[in-house]
Amino acid sequence: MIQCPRGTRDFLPDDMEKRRFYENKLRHTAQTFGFREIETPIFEDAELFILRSGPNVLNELYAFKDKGDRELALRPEMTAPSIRMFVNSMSNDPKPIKIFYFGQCFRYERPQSGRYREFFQFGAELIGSATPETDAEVICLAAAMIKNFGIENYKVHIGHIGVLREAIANAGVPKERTAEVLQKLDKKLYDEARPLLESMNVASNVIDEIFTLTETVGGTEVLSKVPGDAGDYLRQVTDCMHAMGVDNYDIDLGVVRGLDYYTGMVFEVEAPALGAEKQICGGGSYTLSELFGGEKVFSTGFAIGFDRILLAMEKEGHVYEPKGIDAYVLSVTDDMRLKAAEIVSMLRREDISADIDIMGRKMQKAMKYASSVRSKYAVIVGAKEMEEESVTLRDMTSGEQSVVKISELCSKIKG
RNA sequence: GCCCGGAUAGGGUAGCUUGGUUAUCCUAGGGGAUUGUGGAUCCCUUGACUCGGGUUCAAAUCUCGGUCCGGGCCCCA
Repeated sequence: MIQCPRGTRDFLPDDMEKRRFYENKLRHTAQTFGFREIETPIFEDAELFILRSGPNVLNELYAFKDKGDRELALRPEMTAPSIRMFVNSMSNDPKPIKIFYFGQCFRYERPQSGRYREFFQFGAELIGSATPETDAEVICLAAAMIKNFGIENYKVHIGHIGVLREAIANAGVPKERTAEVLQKLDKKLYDEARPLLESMNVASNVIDEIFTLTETVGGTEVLSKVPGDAGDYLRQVTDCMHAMGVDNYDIDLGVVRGLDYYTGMVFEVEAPALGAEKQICGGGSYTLSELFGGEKVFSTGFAIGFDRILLAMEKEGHVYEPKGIDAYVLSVTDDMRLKAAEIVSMLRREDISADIDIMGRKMQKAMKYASSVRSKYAVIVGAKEMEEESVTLRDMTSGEQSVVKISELCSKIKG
């Protein structure tokens, strides 16, 4: 037996039905916010992902050479491809540009619950606008998606990486070492951050100020403690979010979101029930387009871990009930089989999902099968009813049944 | 990449400590019975010790390694 490669999964029909249902829910939510779906290649020029990345990123990249010696990589995320697409084909489109995507990504990591090597991300990017309303719109979309999934237990944390970057720069930390410092601060490893900063000749009181900054956590009242314009900016973001009915978040300047390309507002959503891999969503504002040969354009985006958000729902007890088919057509006797075939075909032409026995089973076994495929109705084709161009229609849930003219069968089933 | 735990029919499990007949039970799949009606019952049947090496007269059981899953760390673009 050959099993799935490590960190990948098969999705069975019941899984897929559930996943499609929730994918479409996300799509629908994005569309109600005026975002439009895109799709990019599942592999890209490896350079696209290497351009702005550190060594850790490379370690986890599925990179390979194709037969034409091209350096390619399976996409580890979809923000870079989206911005590449924007630079290549959408840079002259009316701003702002609102796009979303759903698809699998690949990272060579150690799998555990909620973490796979092939995983699915849903994301949105709002390109070409840098206002507080832009950030609010994006956060509200993320919040709406999570809310529409019925998840109760989650936390939105909003931060501003520009504040920290500025404080660190003012403290005299060289630009190329900012990431190193930010990483320690993200983990709140002050014991390690302090000697690191001291080694860069940062004064002790300045270090304390930086630590205080990352410890700035709470409701909108803490915004008064945010230095520079960022406090005002975030207040405008939260005011706008309030107007849009989103209030369940906190301000947390310790949100750093890794070492990446974010420049201003950053946010993340956690579902504590998930354990180690509890982050279900992350995003912020950034500029990337200039790296891919375009003009510098401000964007805000986020990505939701689809597998994790499904897991979070399961942990909260949400169960998806598979839908089943509309009708199963049974012939009472073998001489009715062709008539039954005609009828199932008629139903299908009318866009009714209908099935019929093809294994030569007797009526009773066929009825059992109809039940197992969760058919709403059984259409019983027998000689008696056929004399009046009719069939028996059985409601599989209630068990009630009635004789129905074939000409009225479709409309009866459609209800 | 590091530490730890696990893997027995399609799904869920007993057996493993203390090696020993045909590997337990539930469920599921196929067929049959009740002969124009499913989710009930009965009968027949299909189907598993994760893979490879070692110890032994004998391995599901002890042992080593691989694979995969899970808990934590690293990382999380």
